[in-house]
Amino acid sequence: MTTEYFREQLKLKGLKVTPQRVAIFEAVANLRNHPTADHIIDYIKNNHPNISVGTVYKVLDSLVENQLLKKVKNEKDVMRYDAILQQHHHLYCSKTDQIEDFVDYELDKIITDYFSKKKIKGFKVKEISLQITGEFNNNSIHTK
Amino acid sequence: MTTEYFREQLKLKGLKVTPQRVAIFEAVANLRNHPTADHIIDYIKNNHPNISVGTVYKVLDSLVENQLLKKVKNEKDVMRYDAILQQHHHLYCSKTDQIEDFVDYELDKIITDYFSKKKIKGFKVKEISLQITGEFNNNSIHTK
DNA sequence: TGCTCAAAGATAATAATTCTCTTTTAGTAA
DNA sequence: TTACTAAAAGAGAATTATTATCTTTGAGCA
Repeated sequence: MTTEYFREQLKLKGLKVTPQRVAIFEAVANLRNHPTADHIIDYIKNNHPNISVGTVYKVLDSLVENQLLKKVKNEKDVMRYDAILQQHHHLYCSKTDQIEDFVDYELDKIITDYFSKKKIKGFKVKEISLQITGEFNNNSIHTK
Repeated sequence: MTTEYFREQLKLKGLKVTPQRVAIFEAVANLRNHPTADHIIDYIKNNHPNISVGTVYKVLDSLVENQLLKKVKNEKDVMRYDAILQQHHHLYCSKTDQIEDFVDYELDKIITDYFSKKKIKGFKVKEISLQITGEFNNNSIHTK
């Protein structure tokens, strides 16, 4: 995914295209495994040694507001971020706190079908995501 | 649910039965809608005006460790606690940040069946919970 | 009834995030 | 191309949730 793509996305949302925004957006997309603000800051410091922590938080918030990123949290630790590319679920490793994306259209269809038949009274469903907790049972590094 | 029940539960886990532990455990069970540590402290201060914040956090941690409580988090705010241990899902209101339990055995069966057929490579599933985001479309207060 | 270790209390420390205020800059229009 | 302006970035203080440390208390048991 090219830098131009990120610039485009920002423009489409009516956001000013600043080097910081591009860098942060790119960082979240490139850093797999749902980086924390801290991970992002580390990563960016290479090219933007003077970036301010406050800026990173502010940019992350505005990217989330504009639905270019998503926040992800498990029960254990701090806020993490995810570049939304498609509907997906999360695998949480209860041992290592690793978070990994899980995409499964067949499953999505089953769940969508289920909720189109069975409504929840007093609640309008917008989005469903599964939190699948368990353990990675090998030591392969699940990065793409 | 009587106080005696909470004392029993603590004993069964080999935890010393202290007034603070009973009060905190009871508070989480009585306070619906997944209280934060702060909610719990407020609630408890009525009967235990001198309880220490550190104690509340320590007790909550040990109750979670002993599987008498669960931690719940959404993308927005601080850690919340849940006294319900039966398998259930959560409805998150994107407007009000309200969290509500959602129990649906039929759905659970569908999902369990699905994952018993289709394995995720390299990952051993322990628990699946749905995060259903949407909006409560009436102003009924969803407490029992 | 007294002993002992775990738990509670008090409060300092830490860490993540937000806020405030100043400076800079992207986008726009002359 | 330059100048203008509002929005964004920078700097660092402030806030908030949570954890850690150390002392005192009390639950469970001999």
